[in-house]
Amino acid sequence: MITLTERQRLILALIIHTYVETAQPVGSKALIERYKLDTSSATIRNEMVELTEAGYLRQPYTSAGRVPTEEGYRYFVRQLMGQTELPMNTRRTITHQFYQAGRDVNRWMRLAASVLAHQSQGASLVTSPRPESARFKHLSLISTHGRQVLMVMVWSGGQVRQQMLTLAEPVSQEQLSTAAGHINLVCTGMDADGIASLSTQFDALEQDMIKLIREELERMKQFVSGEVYRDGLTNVLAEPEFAESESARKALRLLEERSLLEDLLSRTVLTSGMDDVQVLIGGEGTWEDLRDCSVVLGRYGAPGLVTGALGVLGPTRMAYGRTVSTVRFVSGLLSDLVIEMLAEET
Amino acid sequence: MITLTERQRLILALIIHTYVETAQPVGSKALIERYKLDTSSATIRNEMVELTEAGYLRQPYTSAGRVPTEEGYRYFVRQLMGQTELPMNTRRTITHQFYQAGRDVNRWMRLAASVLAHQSQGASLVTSPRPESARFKHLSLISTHGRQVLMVMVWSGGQVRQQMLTLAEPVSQEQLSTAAGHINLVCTGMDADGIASLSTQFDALEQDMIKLIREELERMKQFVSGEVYRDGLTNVLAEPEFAESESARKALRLLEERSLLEDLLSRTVLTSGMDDVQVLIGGEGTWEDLRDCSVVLGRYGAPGLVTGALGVLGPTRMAYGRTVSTVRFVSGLLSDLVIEMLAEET
DNA sequence: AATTAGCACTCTCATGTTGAGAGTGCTAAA
DNA sequence: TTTAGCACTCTCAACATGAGAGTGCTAATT
Repeated sequence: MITLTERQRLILALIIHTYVETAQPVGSKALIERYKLDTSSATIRNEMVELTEAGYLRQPYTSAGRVPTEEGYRYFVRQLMGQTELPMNTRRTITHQFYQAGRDVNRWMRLAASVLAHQSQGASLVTSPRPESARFKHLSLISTHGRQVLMVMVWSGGQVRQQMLTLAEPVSQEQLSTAAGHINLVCTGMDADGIASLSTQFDALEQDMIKLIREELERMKQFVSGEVYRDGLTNVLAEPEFAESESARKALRLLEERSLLEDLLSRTVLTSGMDDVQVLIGGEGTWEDLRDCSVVLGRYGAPGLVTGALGVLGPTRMAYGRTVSTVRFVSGLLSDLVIEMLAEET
Repeated sequence: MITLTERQRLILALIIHTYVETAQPVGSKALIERYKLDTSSATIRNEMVELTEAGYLRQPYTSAGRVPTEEGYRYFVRQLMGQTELPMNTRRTITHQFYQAGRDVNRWMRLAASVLAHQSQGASLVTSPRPESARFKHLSLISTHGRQVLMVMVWSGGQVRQQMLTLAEPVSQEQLSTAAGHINLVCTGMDADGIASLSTQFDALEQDMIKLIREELERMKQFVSGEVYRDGLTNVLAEPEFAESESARKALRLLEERSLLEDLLSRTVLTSGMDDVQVLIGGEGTWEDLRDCSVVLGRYGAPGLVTGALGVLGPTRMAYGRTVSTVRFVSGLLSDLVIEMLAEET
């Protein structure tokens, strides 16, 4: 990689800053005008030539202004952007909203999606917290009618999963309660391995239940197991790069189709730590449909226990600083909430 | 309203049929060409003049072909369209998918949204079934840590609601189970009025629980209480009328924003019966943002017990026959499933 | 009275032309 | 190394033009 002079770095940063705002190619004159630079436009032009040769800028056509390339944005995000934080009062307001939502995970998710979309002016997505190594917590068996039984399982991450099942023969509520009590007594606090290693100290009914618990556990292991919360889809339609519907469709389909989403998340977020926010610019060669899009992804939760993912999708021409800090902040906030909740439940 | 001759009705229907397919103004010559009519173009033109004067057609500009007006579509939907049904094998395939989903209401909803979007080529939305007069079914109280208690309520419609709460002082799991058992014994099968009329045969803890149950009941009364499932948002972006982003944004915002959605549903679906599908064309004067959109709405469930709403949003230029029959079919299917589920639970 | 042929007319849309404007690259001077 | 100056390039908006599709009207025909 070519090393840039300090002035070249400044110019690159200013061009990106301007282009993000205006969505117009940035010319040398416009730049000195805008930032009151005390160099001449010719000097800027010379530097621009070098930045273009380095691959960080390009010209949409001969003798137009310059536009950042994907490489240019990457350089900016890695080297130039620095760590910014959301303003204090914004942070306070958001925190307040979350704590007002009480312990309602559903509301947390909706709120997180809404905050991300709002702050970043992009489309947001948040997956509900998924247990990484779920421990069993409680089982309720509720007879509903004849052989129909409602099974309610509670897991250490606070997940409640219910399932309706039909038994081979009718069983009374008392029998069910006894069975549930027995299972609770033995299994509470166990993880997948523990439950798998249980031997035959159960009767037929209880065995069946344990099998179902194990199956549920498997199901929870899948990544996008829970719901995906979205918001701000209309924000991306407002951006000029999505003015014609074709590109807009490609971007939105990624958010709508579960399979694409799962692919994206599993290839990126799963391999990252909790605190670093990943920035994918222009599909990174892997996602053809994301040609003009960037995605900022983060992870939240308690590592090894329950985690979820969250992110923002926007045009490549995105205010990365603001978006990254928003994602980082919300992810931290959700982590705190989740950890707090786990602590209470131990 | 002006009564139309049989031939005028035919011509109107053909024009709408053609326009829905091509999205281009329909001319007199193109019409006889397309349908091998054995009248001359001049005759068609004369009829077109009358249809235009009646307000069912309009010309985008002088001496262009004709385009249906909103009134034209309304006339078509009310008088010309007739009742169509989805082809038998399509119906079978869909039904099969639903029964394969077992009793998983969540999957029903996703599937319904997917089928609606796919069949109608529009954006679909489905609200989860909401109890109209919920009866209480079962309560589980699960001590988690210290004064933290997880409260799981099961309602007659199959809804399971959980809530975390903090008691004033620690209570053991046995005490909680006793309290829950007592409440279950007395309250099972009761509706809101029944629970409200209970007198003081409970201790303090139980009183608190009952208060929470009542509050939950209130919450469930709100219309879009559950989740809203969406699908096919990108379908509407594919339509030429949403080629420029401004109109697309307006349409999608309606689907994204809960408040708008709630407004729409409460003003229309709530006031309709279970089997009739409502067609709103061009916002009907009430919804400014729906200028070029139509919405086909239906209701499903067991009247008086649990109901939900479902619908499709698309451009005014929509294949109403297909969409209406899809909505009707899916709504009937969901009704069957919900009623079946209720019957099993009684 | 209803239908049709004929025709002049209207309006859009794709295509082509032109000129202003913004911006560049290069050269030579500071 | 920086800057002034200048010729050159390319876009974009504005305007012009002509083909094409479709209409409305009139007069003739059934």
